[in-house]
Amino acid sequence: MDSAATVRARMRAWVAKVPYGRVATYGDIARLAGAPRHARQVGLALRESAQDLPWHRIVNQQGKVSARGLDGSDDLQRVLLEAEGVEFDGAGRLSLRRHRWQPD
DNA sequence: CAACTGACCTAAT
DNA sequence: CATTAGGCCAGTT
Repeated sequence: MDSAATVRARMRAWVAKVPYGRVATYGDIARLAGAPRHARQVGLALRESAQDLPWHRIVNQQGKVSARGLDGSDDLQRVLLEAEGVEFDGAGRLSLRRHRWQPD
């Protein structure tokens, strides 16, 4: 079967595969997990259990950190990426062209 | 059970 | 490259 929970599990598995210093988009993860139209579920999957995952390497299609609201975890995400050598421009965006990861 | 929500995406302009 | 409008779909209300 292919329950929503199962899909989320596959998403997390792909997130775990993203290497140091590289990033992937929500849409990429959804597609890799076999659910092309479930980009939003990726965010949900991470919100549920991001503890043991490099969740900070997931950004939206604009190359920006998706705004969360008030918990400040979005600021943390940027810090973590910069610590891995990812550079942001004045608009808070990174170059997907340079850092986007895709499996072999 | 209908309506709303949201860590999104694409295509058109 | 920036903005807008429409679509998507699992959760939550």
